[in-house]
Amino acid sequence: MTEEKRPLPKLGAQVRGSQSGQPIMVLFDLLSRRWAMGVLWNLSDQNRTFRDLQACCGSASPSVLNTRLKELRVVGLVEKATDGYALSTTGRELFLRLEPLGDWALKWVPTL
Amino acid sequence: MTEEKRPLPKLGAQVRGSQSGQPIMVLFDLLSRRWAMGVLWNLSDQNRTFRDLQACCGSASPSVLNTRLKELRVVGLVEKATDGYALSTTGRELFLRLEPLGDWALKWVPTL
DNA sequence: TGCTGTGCTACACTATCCGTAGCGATACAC
DNA sequence: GTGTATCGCTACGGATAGTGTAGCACAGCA
Repeated sequence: MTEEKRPLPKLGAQVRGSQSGQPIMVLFDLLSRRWAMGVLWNLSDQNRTFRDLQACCGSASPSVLNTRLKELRVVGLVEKATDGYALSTTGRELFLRLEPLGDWALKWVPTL
Repeated sequence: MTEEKRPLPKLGAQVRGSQSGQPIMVLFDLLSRRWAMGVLWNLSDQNRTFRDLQACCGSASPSVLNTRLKELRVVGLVEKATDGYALSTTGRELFLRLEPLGDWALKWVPTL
């Protein structure tokens, strides 16, 4: 059982130091948590089970992955489907804004 | 001194768990560090001094901010200007892909 | 009655981050 | 000079988030 000791994202209010309350900072705070963007990315093309996601996300530890999934479900970006986890409509909208980063990364990474 | 013991994104190699080496995961790893996206965001409209950035980023602690700035400079997204820090050309390109998140966040946050 | 795969929890360890204090350098005033 | 102020930045102790491994409860399926 062990209830949450970590305050699930209270968006709209203060979020881990983003006192400004600026929407973009709220979003950045959520997305900058470990594996958050990776989960969204890996769910974009297909639904995935918990263990499948773990494998996709460089063997992310189950505790963090589960925490992240809870958070993403709370804010309505991810939801449970019969065949695992899936992006919600809102999550899919967000992914569309995230997608361009993929193409950019392809060109950028080799320059490092 | 506390030199950088943190393995800066090594492309094609391993990046804080992003063993896949997929460019997008390398980018996600970099951006998901605390204040990384916030710094890029706040430098987009104007150059800013160290303390100015601190104020913009919800009073981020100087240690983390400095670490982040070092990392962002190493990967060529941020550079020093006479009047503080600035986005590089590459950083500006990345920001263009980040910008759509701002508009989306404006619509999304109120729904929470 | 096993055997296997699943979602998920437990827990000790470690990396990362925060908060505060403060140093050395530069700049202007006195 | 001496004081004051701001700057970029470092030090360091404590807090928090994430890692890695083990394992439980449950659902098929044989």
